[in-house]
Amino acid sequence: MREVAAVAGVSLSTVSRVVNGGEGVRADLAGRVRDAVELLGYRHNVTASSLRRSDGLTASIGLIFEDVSNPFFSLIHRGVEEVARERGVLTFAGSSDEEPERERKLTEAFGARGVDGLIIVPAPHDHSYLLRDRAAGTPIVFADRPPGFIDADHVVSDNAGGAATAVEHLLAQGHRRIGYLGDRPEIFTAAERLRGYRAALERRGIEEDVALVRHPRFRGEGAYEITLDLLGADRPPTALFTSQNLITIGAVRALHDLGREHEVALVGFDDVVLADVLTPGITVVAQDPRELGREGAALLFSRLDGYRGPSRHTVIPTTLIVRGSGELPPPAA
Amino acid sequence: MREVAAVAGVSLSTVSRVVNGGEGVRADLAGRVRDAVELLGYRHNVTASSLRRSDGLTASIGLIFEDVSNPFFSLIHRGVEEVARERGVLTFAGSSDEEPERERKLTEAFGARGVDGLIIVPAPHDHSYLLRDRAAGTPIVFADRPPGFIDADHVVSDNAGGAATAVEHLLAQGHRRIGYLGDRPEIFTAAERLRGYRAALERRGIEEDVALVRHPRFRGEGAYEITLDLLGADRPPTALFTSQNLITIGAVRALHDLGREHEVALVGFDDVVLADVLTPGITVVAQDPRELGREGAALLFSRLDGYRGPSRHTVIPTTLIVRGSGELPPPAA
DNA sequence: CTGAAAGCGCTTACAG
DNA sequence: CTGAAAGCGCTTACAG
Repeated sequence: MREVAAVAGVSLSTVSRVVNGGEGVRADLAGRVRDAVELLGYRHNVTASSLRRSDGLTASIGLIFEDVSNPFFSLIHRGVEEVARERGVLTFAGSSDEEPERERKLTEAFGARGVDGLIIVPAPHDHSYLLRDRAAGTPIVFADRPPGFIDADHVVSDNAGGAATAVEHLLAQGHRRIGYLGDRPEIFTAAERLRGYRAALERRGIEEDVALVRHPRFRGEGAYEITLDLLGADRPPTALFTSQNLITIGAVRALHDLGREHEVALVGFDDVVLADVLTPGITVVAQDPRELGREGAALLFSRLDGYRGPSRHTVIPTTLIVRGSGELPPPAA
Repeated sequence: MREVAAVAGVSLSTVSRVVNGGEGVRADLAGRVRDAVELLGYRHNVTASSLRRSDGLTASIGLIFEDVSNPFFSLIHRGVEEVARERGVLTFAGSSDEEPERERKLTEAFGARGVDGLIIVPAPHDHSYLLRDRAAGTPIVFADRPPGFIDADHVVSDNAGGAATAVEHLLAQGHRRIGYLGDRPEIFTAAERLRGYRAALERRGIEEDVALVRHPRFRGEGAYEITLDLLGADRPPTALFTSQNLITIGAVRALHDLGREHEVALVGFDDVVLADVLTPGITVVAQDPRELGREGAALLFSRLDGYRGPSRHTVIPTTLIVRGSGELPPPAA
């Protein structure tokens, strides 16, 4: 910058003004500065800039996912990026691997680099350690799940509503014995989906059969085993609601191996690639992770734009996609 | 930091030394500093730190993908992250959407934030504009494809070798008319895979039938149409080599709709979720995107560690995964 | 081993 | 409209 000033024959102040938009600088001086910038290949240093700026903003935000390579999270990432891009804001991303310790380290690393805000897919634990950062002026938004032990802006899918829709769809085909395969309810989304399953049954006056509600220990393989187990039982379910992606895949694999994919109905939560190439196609309740990201970013930027009100909790709707597996009727009995 | 110094009753220099590892500071002073850090909840500001540091490093690197939400790229991202994490280095990520202009903007944005290095999945165009950044000391590594018009470190999959393996596998089943569906050869990976296809045929002394080599305009849909077209022709292929993910899916969908998935052999390039639930399972040549990322990061960090030699070009091997579709024999004819 | 001082690249009152 | 000066939070020779 000093070089630019020298070449343009102006002061540092003037160069700074031009580089930052050029308000109130005479046109000829501004022109000389821009020429010098071009000539010298000057690159503005935003980290030095933000150090001295009154607002201290760095035009970057931090994103923490369970795993950046999980397609669900990478679509959230994309959604955030789309909104951030319009504002010239860059995104840092990191994987917590669902470990509280690592999540904490990432927030510190982001903080030390002066991010303007944080969007976090929280690991299930106490997030009150973030209160200090928030008090220090860094807005924080949680996505996909609410934080533990603190109140904060967050955006989640309509897990309970979507699950209820899935189960009601099966009920409408005449099914009364509907198996539930899902993660343990320690996980927020799993608990919500189980709640939706129960609510749908209850509205129909159907009593829950605890033998039909199962939590595979390992998603893919476990779901495979449990599906075999459920269908081999004395009073098997006539339909399955699989409440997570990999669980859906495991269950579908089991149905195909048994050759019963045309007999046992199935609706999954979350969409799956190739779901429409299989016969029957897999009926699912799809989430909209990109929208989750866009909305999370919107909440964050509204804080950066000065919103000071109470925390907001946005729910993104889900969509039933009918493809065949969920429309199989129960056996004539 | 000033506060910490005041509370601990030492100078700024001493606090800085302790915060940066504490070499050559008396134990009691160091202890007082650490207590003060704890007490005040001091957060080190790495952006201010790097501004003054002799090496000017910020412990962050920039990643540019075509699209962060594409599972292939997000696995590269993950691989890079794994290596970077061990060094306490953070990653910025952005999507170029394959637009040269946007790629350029991202490199500038990263540069303005003082990243220590760049890993780029290049859009196909002239990358000589990056020479200035590299000359300024920012190492750059290209992943998945080499850059245009400049020589630089890069890591790519064995596209030609993998394609040849796929085609040889089909030849070994007795196929002689093998259709090729792939992106236009302007794309580096597509050109390489076509080269592998041709090399395999040539080694068997089979002359290429240009009618069998097709480039769908839109990956999924286009591949679907072209598959119908190819199989309806006078002298149809008995096997297909689909050289890209979405193209594989489109072609498989077409085979299933025609009810000919057990007649026409198919090998795809790149693995596909649920490929083993379909009947027959889809035989593929799989890439290892995570390894692409890990190796790209290794190249970058070796530069940061002082490597000054000529540019290196690493090739990551592919793996044939046999699942059924690629083992179908040609009709007895 | 410790501290006072200079300075990294920039922005921003302030005076002119 | 323009520039000289102070200072953002930190590191690093330098002297002691």
